[in-house]
Amino acid sequence: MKWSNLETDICPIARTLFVMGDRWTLLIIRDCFLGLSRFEQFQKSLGITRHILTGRLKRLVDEGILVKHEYARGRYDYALSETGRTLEPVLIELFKWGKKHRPVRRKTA
Amino acid sequence: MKWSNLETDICPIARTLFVMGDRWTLLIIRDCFLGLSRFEQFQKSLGITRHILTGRLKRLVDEGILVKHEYARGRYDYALSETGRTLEPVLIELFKWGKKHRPVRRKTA
DNA sequence: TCATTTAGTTCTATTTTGGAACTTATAACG
DNA sequence: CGTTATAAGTTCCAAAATAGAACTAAATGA
Repeated sequence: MKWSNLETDICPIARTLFVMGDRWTLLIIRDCFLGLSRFEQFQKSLGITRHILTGRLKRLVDEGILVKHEYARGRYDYALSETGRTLEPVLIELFKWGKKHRPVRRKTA
Repeated sequence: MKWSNLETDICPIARTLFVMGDRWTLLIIRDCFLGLSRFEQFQKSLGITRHILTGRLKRLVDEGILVKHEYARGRYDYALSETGRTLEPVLIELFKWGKKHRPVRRKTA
């Protein structure tokens, strides 16, 4: 099966994951909640490859989760849309689960 | 940056996504909540490639989210562990978001 | 004995991601 | 002005992950 078939799946969880169930997307959204907004900020924060970041941001805008805004001549930044902000409970549950069940570990040498 | 570095990230969301932030893993967990337990069931339900499924199940067991159980001679099935069941709120929020913001669409021809 | 069921492997092709250098446009410096 | 710095992407190649289909192995049942 192809991932893209999830878009029209009967299960709402599948449809949600079609949009953000890949590597990085949810972390970009997290960074938006933390106040990051610019390409360079996301890139430094996540260490994500630049052209992958480009693709993710484009998709999040297409899906109506982020809005792109020209903050200076030819410079664009990104912010959560109203729809995007409704993802807060999802992130909160991911946070709570991680905090409780994946305690911080020292990097083993 | 590599995905595997998320394991020791300071952010609990990142640590959670290290385990289930890839394609398929959260859908396998969803299927477990729906009562599926066998390899063939997951495979048919998701249409996922068999050896990818093998890897995901192995990892979920290693991470303590699923438990593997011999239900017949040489036949194993999988069930949510106690830790795995604590993922319910995460799935509920993904469900609610999808239901509200990704309404069902007819497959466009 | 022989077909069936089921969990899991193996193999190749395609897609996705990682890493690093390069481009374009504007702003800032002197 | 001419140069340097910033910032948002692009482009290119290598490495890793995923898709698809065929194959194994072990137990079951007719």
